[in-house]
Amino acid sequence: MSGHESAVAHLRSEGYRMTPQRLSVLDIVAGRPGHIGADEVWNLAKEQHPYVDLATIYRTLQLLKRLGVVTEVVIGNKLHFELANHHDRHNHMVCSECDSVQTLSPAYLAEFSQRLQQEFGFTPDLDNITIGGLCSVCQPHG
Amino acid sequence: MSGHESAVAHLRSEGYRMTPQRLSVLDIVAGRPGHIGADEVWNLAKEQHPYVDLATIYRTLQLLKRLGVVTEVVIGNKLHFELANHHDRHNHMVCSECDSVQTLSPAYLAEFSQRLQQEFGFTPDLDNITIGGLCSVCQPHG
DNA sequence: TCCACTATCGCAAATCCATGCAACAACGGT
DNA sequence: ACCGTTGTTGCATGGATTTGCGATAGTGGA
Repeated sequence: MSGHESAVAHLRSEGYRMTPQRLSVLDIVAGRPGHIGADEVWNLAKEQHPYVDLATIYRTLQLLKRLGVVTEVVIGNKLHFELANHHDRHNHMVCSECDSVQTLSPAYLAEFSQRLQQEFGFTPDLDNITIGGLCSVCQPHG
Repeated sequence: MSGHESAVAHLRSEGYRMTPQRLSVLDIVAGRPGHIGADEVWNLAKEQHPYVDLATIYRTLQLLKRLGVVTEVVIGNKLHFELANHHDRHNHMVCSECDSVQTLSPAYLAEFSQRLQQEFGFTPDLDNITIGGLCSVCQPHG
């Protein structure tokens, strides 16, 4: 019951309809402090609506991502999502070795992003960028 | 017949074995100026070794990626690969709308990368980072 | 050159995500 | 409150990539 209203209004204003399935997904992602896997969203959604299909979960998450309501985090080979909190934007650094996740201020990407925009007219999808690599614990020969 | 020798030596020195399948994949990726899809690598590999399995192609490409022999480019929902040319390193910007690809000098990412390393001890996998977003042609309301 | 060790392969099955389609249901208009 | 339009859903299917496992085949050493 927090950022939902604006999200619902956003959906409606774009011609999208508000369905119980979508509300459910929204509630679940919003009720989770951090990121949550698509499969986990599904499991929780089924508690409310036993017949929801996983395809609907994926479609809804992609929709919410396009609208900027949620952001996507690639962890290992799975997609995770979290509510886009405009007062606490952040990116993620995911270790390809241990799948640990750290958050990162978008300030680190700001200059980079601006240059791509100015020099190439390319608008990077900053919000959904996940940085892969090795965390401090998993550095080589350690 | 160019960067193969060093790649083969690299494989051997790490305890990996050189198999005809791996050589074939290496030849195919090296023989292609730009990036090439995993399925296309498979099709070409089958001309040499009709029985090679797609799983082997994937496993080999992931291995070569880990060793830094090839770099991965995510285009749409498919993985592409290209020979890592250490004299012409570059990243890719992929338009999520039209799947067009532009190359990008890693100089644009250098400072960003250094800060992650210094401030978080996180070593980003620069070589395989693909930047998603909208290209100049696909900008909104245009 | 032959062996033994074990990395790698082919095959099949599984996983994750996307898509086509007919039935269904939101919601603005009446 | 009812209707019709059209966005959405559930179901089934498909595509891309990964993984488990027994059989196969590189490689270094005898």
